[in-house]
Amino acid sequence: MKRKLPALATLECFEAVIHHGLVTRAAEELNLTQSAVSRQISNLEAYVQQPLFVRRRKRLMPTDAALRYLRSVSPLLDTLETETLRLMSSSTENQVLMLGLLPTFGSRWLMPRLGGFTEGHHDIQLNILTGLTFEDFKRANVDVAIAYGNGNFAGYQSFHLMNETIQPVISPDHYANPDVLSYEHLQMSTRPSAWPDWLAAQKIDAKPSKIGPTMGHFTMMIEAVRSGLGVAVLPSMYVKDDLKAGRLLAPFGPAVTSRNGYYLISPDHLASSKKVAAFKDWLLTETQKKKAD
Amino acid sequence: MKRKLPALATLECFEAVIHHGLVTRAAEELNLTQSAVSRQISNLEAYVQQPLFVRRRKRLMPTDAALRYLRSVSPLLDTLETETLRLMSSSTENQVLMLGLLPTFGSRWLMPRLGGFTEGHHDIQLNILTGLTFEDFKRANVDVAIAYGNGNFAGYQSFHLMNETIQPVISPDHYANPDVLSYEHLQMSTRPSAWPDWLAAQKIDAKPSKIGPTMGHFTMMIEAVRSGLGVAVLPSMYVKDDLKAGRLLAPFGPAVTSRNGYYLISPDHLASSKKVAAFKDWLLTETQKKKAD
DNA sequence: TCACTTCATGAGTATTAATCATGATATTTC
DNA sequence: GAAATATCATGATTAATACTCATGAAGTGA
Repeated sequence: MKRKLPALATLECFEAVIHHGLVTRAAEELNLTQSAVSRQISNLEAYVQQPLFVRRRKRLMPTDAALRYLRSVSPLLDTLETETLRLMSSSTENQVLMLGLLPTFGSRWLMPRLGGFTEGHHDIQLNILTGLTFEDFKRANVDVAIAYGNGNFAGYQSFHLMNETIQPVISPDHYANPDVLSYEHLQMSTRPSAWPDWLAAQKIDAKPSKIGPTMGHFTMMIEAVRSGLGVAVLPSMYVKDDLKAGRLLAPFGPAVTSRNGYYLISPDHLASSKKVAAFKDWLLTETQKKKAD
Repeated sequence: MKRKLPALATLECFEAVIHHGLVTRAAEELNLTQSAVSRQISNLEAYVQQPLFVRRRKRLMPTDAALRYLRSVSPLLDTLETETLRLMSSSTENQVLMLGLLPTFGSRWLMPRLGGFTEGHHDIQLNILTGLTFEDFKRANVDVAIAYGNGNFAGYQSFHLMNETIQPVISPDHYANPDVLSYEHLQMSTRPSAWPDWLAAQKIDAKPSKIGPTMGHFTMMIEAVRSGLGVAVLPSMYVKDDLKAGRLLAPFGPAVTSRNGYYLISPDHLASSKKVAAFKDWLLTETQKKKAD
C-alpha cells in the first residue's frame, strides 16, 4: 500500500536544522547549500501543512510538535539505515563497520575528519548510528562506538580518546553579576555531574539561587543560555566557537577537567577484528594530532 | 548526520512486489507503470549490491535476505507514516483517520473500493496501517480497523462485515489423487484453525500424510501451492480469481464458512466520533452491496 | 556605518523518477 | 501447434524533484 511520506532527504535536512539550530550549519554537515536545506524545510512545512519552526532573528526555533516528530522519526531513520547496511553486509562484497556516535561529538568533531578514514579504507562501509548512552550502543549491537563515560564499559574494551573540560557560560547581554550562584543553573541531562564538578573545583559549596530546566541537546542549551534563561556548564569543545565570537562569555572561572571523557569502545569479541582495528588505529592517530594542535 | 538510505519510493516498490509476487500487480497497486517498478527493483539491487529476487519463469521470488529486510523495514515505514500523519493532524486543518488493515484484505477488497470513501469525505485524511492481528492494531492506536476474528475484541466495539469461507486448493499440474490426506498440508500462520475446521466440516478425522511448512503471506502461499508444494486451505475470496482462471483447483470438497470473520473495530471511546462513524457508515453500505452481488 | 552572516526565493541546472515503446520469453486460449 | 495474451527488462524520452547560484532583506558585530 502506498503511504504518505516525506522524502528521506527532507527528513534529514529537518533533523540537521533542529540539531544545529542554523540552516547554514545543517547544510555544511549534509554537504548541501543553505538554499537546498532552506527549501527542504519549506517543503516539509508545506507537506505537513503547518509551520515547524518559529522564525526569530534569522534563526529557526522548532515548535513543540516539530521536536516530538523528530524524536519519533530520527530512530526510525537510524534503524532503516542499520537494516539496509545489514542487508548489504550479507553480500560479502564490502565490510560494514557499525559505528556508534554521540550526536554533537559526531557532528562537530568526527564528521569533519571522517573523510580521512573513508579515503584510506574503501573496503570498509561505515554505518553510523547515533546514541546518547553506552546502553544505546549496546542495544544497537555496534562494532565500535565513541562513548562518554569514565572508562568502565562492561564487556567492552575501551581506549581513551580525550578528556572533556567544562565551564559555565552566559550570554553577554545578561551578564551583570560575577557571582555564578545568583543565576538560574540550567541542567544538561547528559552531564548530570557538570555543575557539582565545576563548583567543587572552585571550592564553592553553596547552592544556586535557582535550579533551571533540564535539556538534552547542547545546541538547544546554548540557545537557551544566549536567550538569557540562565547559566549552563557546558563542554568547552562545544562552546569554543561561541566564546571566540563573543556570543557567550565564560566570566565565572576557568574550565575544569570533567571526571568523564571520551572513549573508543568495542565489544570484547570484536575488538581485534580487522575493521575495528583499522578504525581504532586511525582514530587514535587523529586524537594524537588533536593533542598536538 | 547524513545516512545511507534507499529512497522511500524504492522501498515501497520492493514491498509491493514481494507482496504481490508480480511486478505488474505491484505497479497497479502503486499507480505506476510496470516499467517504473521494475527499475526500482533493479535500483535497489544495485544499491545494496546483491540480487533480492530469483528470476524464475517471469516471476520474482524474493531471497531470504530480501524477506528479512522487508520484515524489518515495513513496520518502520508504517510508523514513519503514522508519525507524519500525527504531526499533520495537530494542524487542525484536516481530520486524520488512523485505519488498520489486514494486508491481503486491504489490497484485494478495500483498496479498489476506497476511492468511494475519499471522494465523499475530502475533510478526512486516511492513514492506513497494515497489521496481521488485533494486537497489532491496539499497539498502533488506530481509530478504526478491519480485523479478522470471532467478534470479541476487548475494549473495542465491533461490527460484523462478512464471513469467510475457506477451501483446500491445489495446482492442476499436481492433482492426481482425490484423497486430500495424501498431500502435504501447507499451513497459514494467520489461519491456524483452517485445516481442522475444513476437515471437521467434511467429517474427516484422520491425519494428513505430512504437515507442510507454515507461511504468513497469502500470495506466497498461493505461489507455493501452484508450484506443487502441497495443498492449502485458503479463504475463497483470495483464490477466486485463480480458481476461475484454472490456475488452481478445488477438487476436494466445498468451501465451508470459517469460525471467524471480518469485523470493523474501533476503541470504545472513539466509536462515536464523527470520522469513525463516517467510515463505518460507508463501509457497512459497501459490504451490503457486496452481499447483494 | 560598514562588513559580514543568515534565511528566503527567483531562475536555472542536475539528478532521479517515471512513461512509452519494444523485444524476448512465458503462459493461456482455441 | 499457432495465435493471442501476459510478463519482465531495457533504450529513449519526458516529467518531477533536488540542488545550485545569485540576490535581496534583515540581523549581528566591530
